Amino acid sequence: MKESTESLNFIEHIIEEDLANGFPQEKLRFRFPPEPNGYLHIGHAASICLNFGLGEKYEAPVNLRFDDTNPSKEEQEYVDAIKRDIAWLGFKWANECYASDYFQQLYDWALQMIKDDKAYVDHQTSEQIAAQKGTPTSPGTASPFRNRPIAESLDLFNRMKNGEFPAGSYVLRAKVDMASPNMHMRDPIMYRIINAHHHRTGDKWCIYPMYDWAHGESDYVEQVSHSLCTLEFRAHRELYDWYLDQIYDPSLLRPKQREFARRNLSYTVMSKRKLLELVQKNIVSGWDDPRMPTISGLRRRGYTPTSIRKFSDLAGIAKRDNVTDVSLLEFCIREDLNQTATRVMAVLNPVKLVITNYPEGQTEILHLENNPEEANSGSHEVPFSRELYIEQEDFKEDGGKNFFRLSLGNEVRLKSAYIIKGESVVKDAAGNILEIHVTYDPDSRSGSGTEASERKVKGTLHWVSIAHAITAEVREYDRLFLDEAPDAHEEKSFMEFINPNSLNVIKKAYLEPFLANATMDSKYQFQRLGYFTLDPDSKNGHLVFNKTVGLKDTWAKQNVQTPTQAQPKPQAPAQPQGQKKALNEIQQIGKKLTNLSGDKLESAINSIKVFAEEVSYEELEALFDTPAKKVGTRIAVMLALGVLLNKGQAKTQAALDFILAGKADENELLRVEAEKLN
RNA sequence: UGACCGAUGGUGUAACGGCAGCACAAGAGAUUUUGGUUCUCUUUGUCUAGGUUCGAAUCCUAGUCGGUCAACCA
Repeated sequence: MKESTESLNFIEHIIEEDLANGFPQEKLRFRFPPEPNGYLHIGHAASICLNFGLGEKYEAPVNLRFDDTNPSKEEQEYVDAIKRDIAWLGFKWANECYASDYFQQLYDWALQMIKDDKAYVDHQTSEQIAAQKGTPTSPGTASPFRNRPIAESLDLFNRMKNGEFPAGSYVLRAKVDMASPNMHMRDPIMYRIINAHHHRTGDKWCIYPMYDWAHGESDYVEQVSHSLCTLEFRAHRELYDWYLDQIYDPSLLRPKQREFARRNLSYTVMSKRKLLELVQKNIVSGWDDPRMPTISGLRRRGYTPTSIRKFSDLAGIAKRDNVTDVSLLEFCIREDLNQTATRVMAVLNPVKLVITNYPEGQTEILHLENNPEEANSGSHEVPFSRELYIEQEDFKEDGGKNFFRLSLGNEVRLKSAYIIKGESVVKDAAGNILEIHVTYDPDSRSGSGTEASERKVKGTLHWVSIAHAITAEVREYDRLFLDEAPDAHEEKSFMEFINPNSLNVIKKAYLEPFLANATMDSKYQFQRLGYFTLDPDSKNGHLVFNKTVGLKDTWAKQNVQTPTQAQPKPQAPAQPQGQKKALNEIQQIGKKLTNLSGDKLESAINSIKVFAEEVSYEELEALFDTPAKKVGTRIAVMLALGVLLNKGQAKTQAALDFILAGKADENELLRVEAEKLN
């Protein structure tokens, strides 16, 4: 049990309220109900962590129930993968259940419903049924078979079950309300005929229940107290309850459905259909490609169960649409791996370094701390010699004052080894650097305790001894999509946003020999580079490492704008939408203004100016007394005022006062914009 | 032009009528044999307009915006 001081999500509030109203805690029961037609992804993890987390919190059983009511889409392979992923996340289900376990019970209940005149067999095409359904704004019309005699429906239903009819010819429909404003209540289909082999029931059945008919009743059979699903099922709730009404025994627990928002992640897609498309079009190598947001992909990438559970915990559960920033996920894995990963050295883009005053042929064994975050993690041996590889990035002939790495005439520390000084470079005819020549301070060996070893130098580099290094293939990954929400564009397919450079393979990286014994489940930090883990593609003698995530890199951030990241996005559509009032847009953009810089700021300012074209002076004047605290809004109003003045609007006293106040404001941008209006 | 659901910093999420908080992200500094970690500090928010109230993010009304709903999918 967690402490009560912790904040609760709305589901937990509901449970607490039920408990407070006398619902016995021992009757609490949850379930995670995947359809075995695809792999689990990070969005499912939210639901898994919610349901199983509730189980842990309230010491209640959680069933794993496969919603296997459609044999034409579902496969055993997916059942196995789903079980593996949930177990890997560290959750234990109370029972492994299948909706198909309840086919007989469901059939018996359906029979009862026909006898109660609550269901009938329809004999029309799906097009006819769809046409009669009406639209959300107009009621439906009854099927000509709606009042078929009970005995006839009973007979037909029996013959449907016996396989006397072809697929699609007959359906069993609930008799609810064709005029209901809720489309799901307009005589929903309960059973359809499907002639496909079911992964568990084989060929025993040729009629299969629909989701709505199977799901609530399965919850009821399992006595699930709180049936949690995603928001798009909100409209199904009425039907969920209606079906329960038909078969409910008041001495038993009655399940209740609640809906929460599905979890979206930035720079990826989360629907099984789209993920499948990536697999089928060979954009990725499979469901477990390390760039995929699937649980299996994340596992292969090097994510840990701890990190994914932490992510679900931090991201939380609520009812509004969301796109969680992928940086939160990255934070979670860094936090975990920082505590646990073994520190090693590897050079991905090598350049040769020669220590000219180090004896030729000499080798020293030095010691590298396994994990500075863990006191008792010990150390491992790393060989040192006269000729080393360092990263190309770590050397510049003339680095400048902010470059803490190796340059000519400057000193740096070789991690866990000696302090060296850049002396000269050897280049080829084209000017490419072939070798960097340095001298070392023999008294400066790490851990030797000498005065020289304690000297402070600006930078520390990782390195490997050329003679001792082993080689490996290293795969670096970037986000799969260039857009923050690739599937949120109505006019464009998510496929148009695929990042062509999401995979970078380094065929030959040099690693310290310690890594020859790397195992599949160990996690490593290649020092100064990031976290890495072995890929299952590794074979004897050919190591393949996946980069899980880089270290935070404040150096890179100051320097380069990495092309795939931080795509400046306009803060508002270029053309005013017309729907929302231009003034509202200006206020909205203004609020965020002080938080922006560079391209984003410029784009926001331009948007404000565009919207300002449609604003009247009277509207704008009302915003002159915006509180000084809301400086962003004031800047936006100032910008808009500028546009109006340009169009010939006279400077009223109110405008003059507003400009004057702006010129005296603490905020620089506001002052600048106010000055411009003089 | 319907019904239902939703709207709190850049992002995610708390605050059940009583000090708008936490995390990520961003920025500044300190420490550092990883430009990592750690530590300190900072910026940024209740969709709009009314109403109820001593007091509203919270309750009410209206509006705006977003989402969902018309598979023999789940």
